[in-house]
Amino acid sequence: MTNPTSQTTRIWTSLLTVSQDLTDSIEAELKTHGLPKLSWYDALLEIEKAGADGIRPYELKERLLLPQYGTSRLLDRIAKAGLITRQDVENDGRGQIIRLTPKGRDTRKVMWPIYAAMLVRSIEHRLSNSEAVALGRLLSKLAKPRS
Amino acid sequence: MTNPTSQTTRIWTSLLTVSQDLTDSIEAELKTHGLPKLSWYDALLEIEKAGADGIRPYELKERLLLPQYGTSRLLDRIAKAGLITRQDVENDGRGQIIRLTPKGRDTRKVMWPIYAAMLVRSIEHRLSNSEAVALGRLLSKLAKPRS
DNA sequence: CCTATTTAGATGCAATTGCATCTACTAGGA
DNA sequence: TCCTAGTAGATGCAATTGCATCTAAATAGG
Repeated sequence: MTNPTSQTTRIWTSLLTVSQDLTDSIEAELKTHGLPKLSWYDALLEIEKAGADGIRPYELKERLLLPQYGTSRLLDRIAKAGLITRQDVENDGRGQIIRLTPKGRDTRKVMWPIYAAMLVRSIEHRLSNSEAVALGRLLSKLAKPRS
Repeated sequence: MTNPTSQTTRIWTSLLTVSQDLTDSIEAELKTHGLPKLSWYDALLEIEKAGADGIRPYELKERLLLPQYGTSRLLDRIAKAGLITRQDVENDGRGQIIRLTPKGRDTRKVMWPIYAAMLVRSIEHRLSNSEAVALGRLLSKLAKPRS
């Protein structure tokens, strides 16, 4: 059995703790401002990017790395909050199209500065420019080869 | 409002997707072998490290970055599976001491090679030695200053 | 056409998580 | 001692997640 090197283990534990710490503090910050969670933000952003054409739930699920039922229920909740609309597709009777409402656009816009400030504070301020470039490059080497 | 640089954003998204992908694939691998989840592994490892002295739940919670109630319930489940024992503390009537059972030790031991293989495959094989050192160093710069 | 497969999405039910609160015990004064 | 805070841990209840399955519609093969 091949054991990982100590560097590998160190990378793995840092990866986990860093991403969990950041996620937790961003979520906490959003919550103190009475705003929705990160998962909502991600969904709202993808839907906004899709523009007036909207986006199909199955596409969203791929971009957000969520399971199908998770996507379905996330959309339920976001729709209940009035941030998106669901419209039946005409040429495919199974599907629907998700679009952002003005309120959804607003919500994302309000969330962004808070989110952004945390990223700047937790990442940008801790790395020099060349370190940031290097880290970006190294992390992308660990990303799954696109399926 | 200060927007993050594109490097910052890139780091953040990679950080999230990489750690989620790795976590998901390790969990999946453990599950196909009929083994418990990563969170159990982490707990078992910390408890094992504590040795015969055992460990108090409040210490465990700090090391695992779990909320208090999460720790309490995780320990419930692990105990129900017979992997740990809970013993009342004598000099502090509120507390308890957690220790690993032989079965708990075995379980961790069986989980490790599977876990390890995934780490080697997903991290070690994708980085040169010097890249690994660099990545470890950069990630640790992002870690929360110890409270 | 007609049947078998596949795809998009929803949903019942169990397990887990989050939140708030509760109990029991300890510690620190007055 | 008595009262007040603080700490360790558990727990009721609501929200979320995971799993398996289900429905409806599209597509493929004969």
